[in-house]
Amino acid sequence: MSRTFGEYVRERREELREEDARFSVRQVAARIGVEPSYLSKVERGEQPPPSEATIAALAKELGEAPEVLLAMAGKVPSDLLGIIRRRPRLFSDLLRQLQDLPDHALLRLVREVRDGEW
Amino acid sequence: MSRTFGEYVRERREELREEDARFSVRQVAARIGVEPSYLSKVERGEQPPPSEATIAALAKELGEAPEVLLAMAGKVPSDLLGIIRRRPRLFSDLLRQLQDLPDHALLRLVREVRDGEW
DNA sequence: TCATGCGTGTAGTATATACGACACAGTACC
DNA sequence: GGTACTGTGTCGTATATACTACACGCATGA
Repeated sequence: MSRTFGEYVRERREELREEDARFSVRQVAARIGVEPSYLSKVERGEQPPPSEATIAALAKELGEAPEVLLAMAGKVPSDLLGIIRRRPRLFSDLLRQLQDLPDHALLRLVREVRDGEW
Repeated sequence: MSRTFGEYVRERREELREEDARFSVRQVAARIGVEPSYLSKVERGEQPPPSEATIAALAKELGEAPEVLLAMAGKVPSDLLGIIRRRPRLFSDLLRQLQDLPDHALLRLVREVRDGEW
């Protein structure tokens, strides 16, 4: 099994804590606006991952990409959902076409679109 | 305001009903596995749109693309969520890059990927 | 020794999600 | 004038989501 959301958060937080005591459960919880006991339970997998907003705040604290943390929580950033919902057929087809392409092909695509070649 | 989920379903169902009496609230509800009063309320917007599974069954009944009905319900097909979650950074970047491209550019992209030009 | 901070256990809550059960009034057919 | 079908109103429910409140025992430092 791969690393769960809680395990991953705990690892990242403990890492940061070695260099900065402000990364205790209590203090991180206070900064992201939840109760320490809740964060503790989430990290140990006793509670399911929190809401998108709380995960985003946590990602910021931990210096992580919110998308990645959200993905581990089984979620997808809501702005992406909005993009798909605006043109559902187009983006559904596109994603299903792209799903098996290797990373490098997708990266090339991102780059080419960014550089205005589309 | 644009057509809501319920309004759209009702319109489509009534259309089909003109040609086939089997498209009553009661009979459609029975075929998709919900209570008629529930479908009635959903169509009139008294209840929020149903679950993905129920919407998919409804789309099939009405001969509609499930993606479109789901989008009207404020949802995104769960298989697409899975695709994004597997490579969250890549697909997040990509979708954000593609969000403002016109339909024809996206269609061209879909076609080119399908034809193996990637 | 005692205040301060630590992680965690127990219990409870508010809100949303996704419906079902049942009854009722209207209409159409024979 | 019953039978069969229609849509809908009222009420209730099970499950999930996203947490809070509070207390406990341990460790550390003054």
